[in-house]
Amino acid sequence: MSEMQPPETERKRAPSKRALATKLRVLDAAEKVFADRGFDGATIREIAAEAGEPVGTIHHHGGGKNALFHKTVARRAETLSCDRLNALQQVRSDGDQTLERVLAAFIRPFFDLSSKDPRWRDYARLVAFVSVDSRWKNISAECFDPVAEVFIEEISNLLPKASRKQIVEGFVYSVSAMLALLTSQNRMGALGAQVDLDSTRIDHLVRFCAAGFRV
Amino acid sequence: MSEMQPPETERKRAPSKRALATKLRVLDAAEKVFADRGFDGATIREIAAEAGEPVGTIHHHGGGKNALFHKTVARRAETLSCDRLNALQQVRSDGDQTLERVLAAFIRPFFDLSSKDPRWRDYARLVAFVSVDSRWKNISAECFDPVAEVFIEEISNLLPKASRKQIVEGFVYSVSAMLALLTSQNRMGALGAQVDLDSTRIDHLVRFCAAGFRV
DNA sequence: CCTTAACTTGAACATTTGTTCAAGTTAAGC
DNA sequence: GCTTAACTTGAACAAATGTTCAAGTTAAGG
Repeated sequence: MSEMQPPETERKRAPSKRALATKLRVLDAAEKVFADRGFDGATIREIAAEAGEPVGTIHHHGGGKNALFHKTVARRAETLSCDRLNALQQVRSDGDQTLERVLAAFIRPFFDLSSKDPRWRDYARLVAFVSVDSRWKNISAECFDPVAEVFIEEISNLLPKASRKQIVEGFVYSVSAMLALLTSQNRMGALGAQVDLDSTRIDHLVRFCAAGFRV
Repeated sequence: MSEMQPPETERKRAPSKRALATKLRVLDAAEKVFADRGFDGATIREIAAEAGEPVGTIHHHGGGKNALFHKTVARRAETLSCDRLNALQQVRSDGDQTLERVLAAFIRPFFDLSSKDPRWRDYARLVAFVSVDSRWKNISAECFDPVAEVFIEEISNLLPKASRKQIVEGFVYSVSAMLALLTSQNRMGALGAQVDLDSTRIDHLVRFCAAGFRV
């Protein structure tokens, strides 16, 4: 059950290009299948088929189903965190830290990445699964909470009158709304509103959240 | 795969009290286990153990895992829908339909039910699983969309300038925030804010959403 | 109080699942 | 160009899972 990365010490040889390509294929396939079916609904064999690799390879590169899930979530988390922190840094150096701009620094990168590479859309659905299942709270804590903490701090400075509790609540609402916009195209379609992810939608989301924070 | 209720015609005998009690136990157990583990993570045997019944009984009353899941989600949906519509009716008859009051009519009943009966907390986690997995969009459409439609209509009347798209987006954000407050105690705790579900929290959520709608 | 539909019970079954493993292949490090 | 760590492959395995079923029990309808 303990899912920390193995120490990775004792490696005597660099992985070959072929091996790296295989590992990439495995992670991409895992991301797709986990996003489609969740952890329990996904099977190693389906991931293997998606990757075009034999089952043994999935275990070799993934280290078991649990570890593979963890790796899949963690892989893109760093990119996302960096983009968010860079965006925040940009806001800071511009000197006009409005609530809208700070929230946009947190929210926009996910959409920007999604529009450039559809695999980020799969990743968003995967994150939605993580966020709803308390089994993965350690993964959330590891992959997302540190950056969340930075933004909560920043928002606190902008809203000195609000209690920490209010800020955290608003932040959690904002994150869940963001995931809803990233993943709920179907649902909105069913409610009679065809929503595509253009910049207008994201602006609307940011303003929605900012207005909420200011109660 | 087709999951409509069987016509239920041809029933020649009313179920006994014992049978009704068993069915209740089965549904309660299913609700708990599905809420803890999701559809794929749950097993018939674990539900059976939770209910204190043999496996065969779960199938007899549930009609298979898929049908049992459907029944479990649908069971409380009607109560919830009624409470919401009643609350809306109350707002209407009071004659002061503010956005806050209409949103509260949608949001509060879930919390009121949860505070009276902890099984509604399990149900909230179950609904969160449903909302995140596109496999269950038909269940959502059947159990929740009709009432959602009524509230969207009502909100549209209060915000005549907003487009349908904006209303639906705001509504989806509000629902996801509501589910977050119902289910994310852990997550907020991890972010350093111990949140309990008193009336203040719910007021805050309602004001958050209302402010967002008004952009 | 009968009749019998409805319910209860748990063993049995066919699949599917995650994982292991041993034999073969590739290419990194020297 | 050797050596051998690292990778690849797919067969095999034990455990778990959803479902079926046949025999026994309960109680509704008359």
